[in-house]
Amino acid sequence: MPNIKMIARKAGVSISTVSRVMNGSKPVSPELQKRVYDAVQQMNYKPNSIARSLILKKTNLIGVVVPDVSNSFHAQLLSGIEEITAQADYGVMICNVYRNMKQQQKYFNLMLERHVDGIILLHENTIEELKEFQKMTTTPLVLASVPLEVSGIPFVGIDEIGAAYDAVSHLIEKGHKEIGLIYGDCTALGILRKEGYERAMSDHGLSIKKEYLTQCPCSVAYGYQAMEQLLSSGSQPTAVFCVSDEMAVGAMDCAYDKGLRVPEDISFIGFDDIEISQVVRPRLTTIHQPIKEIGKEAARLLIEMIEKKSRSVKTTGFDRSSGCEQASSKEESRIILKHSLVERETV
Amino acid sequence: MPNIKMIARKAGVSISTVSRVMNGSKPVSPELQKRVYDAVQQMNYKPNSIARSLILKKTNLIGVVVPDVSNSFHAQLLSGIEEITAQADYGVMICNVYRNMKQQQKYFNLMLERHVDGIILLHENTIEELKEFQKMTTTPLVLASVPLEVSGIPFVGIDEIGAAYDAVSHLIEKGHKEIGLIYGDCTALGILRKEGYERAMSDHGLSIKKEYLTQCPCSVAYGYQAMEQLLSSGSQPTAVFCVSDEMAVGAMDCAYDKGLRVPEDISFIGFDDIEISQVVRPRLTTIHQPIKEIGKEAARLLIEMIEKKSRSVKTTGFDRSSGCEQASSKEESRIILKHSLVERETV
DNA sequence: CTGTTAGCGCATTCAA
DNA sequence: TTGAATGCGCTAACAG
Repeated sequence: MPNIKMIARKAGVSISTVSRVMNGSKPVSPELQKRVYDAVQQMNYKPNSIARSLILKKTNLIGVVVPDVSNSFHAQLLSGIEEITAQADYGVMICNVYRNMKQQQKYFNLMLERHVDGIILLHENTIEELKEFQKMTTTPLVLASVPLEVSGIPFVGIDEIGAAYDAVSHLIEKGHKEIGLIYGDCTALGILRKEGYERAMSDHGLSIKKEYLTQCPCSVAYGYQAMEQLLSSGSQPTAVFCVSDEMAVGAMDCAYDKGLRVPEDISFIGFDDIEISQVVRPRLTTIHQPIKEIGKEAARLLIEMIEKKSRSVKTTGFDRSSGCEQASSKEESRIILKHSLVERETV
Repeated sequence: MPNIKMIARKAGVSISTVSRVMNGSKPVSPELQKRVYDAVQQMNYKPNSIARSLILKKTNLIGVVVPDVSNSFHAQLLSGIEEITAQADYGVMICNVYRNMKQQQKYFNLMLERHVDGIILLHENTIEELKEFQKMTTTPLVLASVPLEVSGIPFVGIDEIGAAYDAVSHLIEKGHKEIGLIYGDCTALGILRKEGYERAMSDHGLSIKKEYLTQCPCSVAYGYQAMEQLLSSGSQPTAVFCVSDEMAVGAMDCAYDKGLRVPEDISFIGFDDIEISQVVRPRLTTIHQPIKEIGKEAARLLIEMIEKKSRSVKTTGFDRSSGCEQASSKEESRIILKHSLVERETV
């Protein structure tokens, strides 16, 4: 690969001139410009972004911490993120933590070493971890789909409680009173959605039976197990709200194996509206999240933060610092996208 | 973020000493070592990998070109890749080309600018494109799951023809003679799998009716359309081999809507064994590919190529070059993993 | 064993 | 407008 020096020599100019025409940073006479362009063309020159990063202190790379890329939900988020970052000329580095908290620290370090310009977290972190990370660095961070409240770290997602509320309300409107819940095991998401369930039940004057509440990790297999447990608890709900589509699919599978018919004998409602929910039979009624859009919005926000930051760094101490630097940061700290109910065949 | 200079000053040593203890590249007295470690600890120093990359000419980054991250098959490949690269301390940058050939060139340039150490392609390229890219650079390349024959570019995947052959043979063994095919539209994969279909048919003395062959892009929706077309062609096959699970699911959906029962009235067999195939009802019989394993193997191979290359660069012209440099490269150029038939409920 | 020095490829001051 | 010189943070000769 040719470098700037070789181009300069070939074009018969100094390296600064080459740099200037490449970046358009200062005027260069048409003549020299042409000579440089020609040399660039002939030698197929591409500026070394490593060297640029070093000097500009900007990598144009963002990191995405994801629990599991092979999970459909996260893969879609990633796809949204990638779409926006690519447009803005950022690369994305993925960090798959396999739902493993230990990896987390390792990856944060990795990203700091690599000097990513910003990070999007799709992963359930504890608030403490996030605060600690905040202390370590000024790297912009945004949470996508993980509604943790940490000041200074914006969130992009939906109204989790409201969405869960809507799901359960739908069940209630359809006449169900005995409603079970399969929810995630000590995650912020699970807890929020459970909260929505509880509010909906109590707002409609329905009581919650403890044996209708089951916890399990988010997967088809665990959903199956959870449903087994639910059914073995004696009394039988007429509907079940599952906190994710995977769980719902597993739970339906179980119901099917027990000879229950959906939705005749028992209804199900899921959450997320990932591809799977359109494909199972009967098709799963669920809460739709604009997943890809969340990814896009998160990426947009992050990039905005990055560019604002680098601008403010450059301007620090100059006359232009008119005191309005952190004006709009407040209102952007929570971007809530709209969810919706998708009625299909399981209620 | 502190840099090497600050650590050196704090520890009261030279920057080379700091560098040496960080990399263990040369012996350092225990005393200085401790002083350095303490300084590193206190200041939370992390070497700037950008600067290291610049001088070492190694980014420890690999690029993965993927048609669509949100697609389950590719997401799984990616997950396999990530697992191995993370272990070997490589980062992975994703390049989502959205099945769009134009993006391709842009991404290749991007990766060259960023000086990734190697590239894994999950994308259907033309052989010409690959050859051209080979000319442009010496960056190691490996194809995963895309069986294109280009000398110097290794491939990791399964025996596509053989797997398709097995799928169709299974149908035949079950007594089917009228077998339809839904296959991909001018992709290497589609063509290879069609080839397997044809061989299986002719080996078993079955004739292929033209109206049983339908092309469509790979997705549930297109699978549905293709099936519609197939059914409207007059005579009706008793079984259909779909070149991907998505197509199969769509096709089954269509059969269902037409009042056909699976597998009583018509059988289906898919290909890939992605998650969806275990979840549809009836569960899809299909050809299992060790998807994640393919990703892992591709990553292993790529890293091996990278390290071999950087070693050979360093050794060039030295006494150690005993002539065996490219000995084993031949036999590694095609890694074929085993596929298998997963009998479920659609045949 | 340790420190000094010279770049890696580039952007950017400072003079001209 | 242009070029020479400086340095981003680091590694690797080179000399002690």
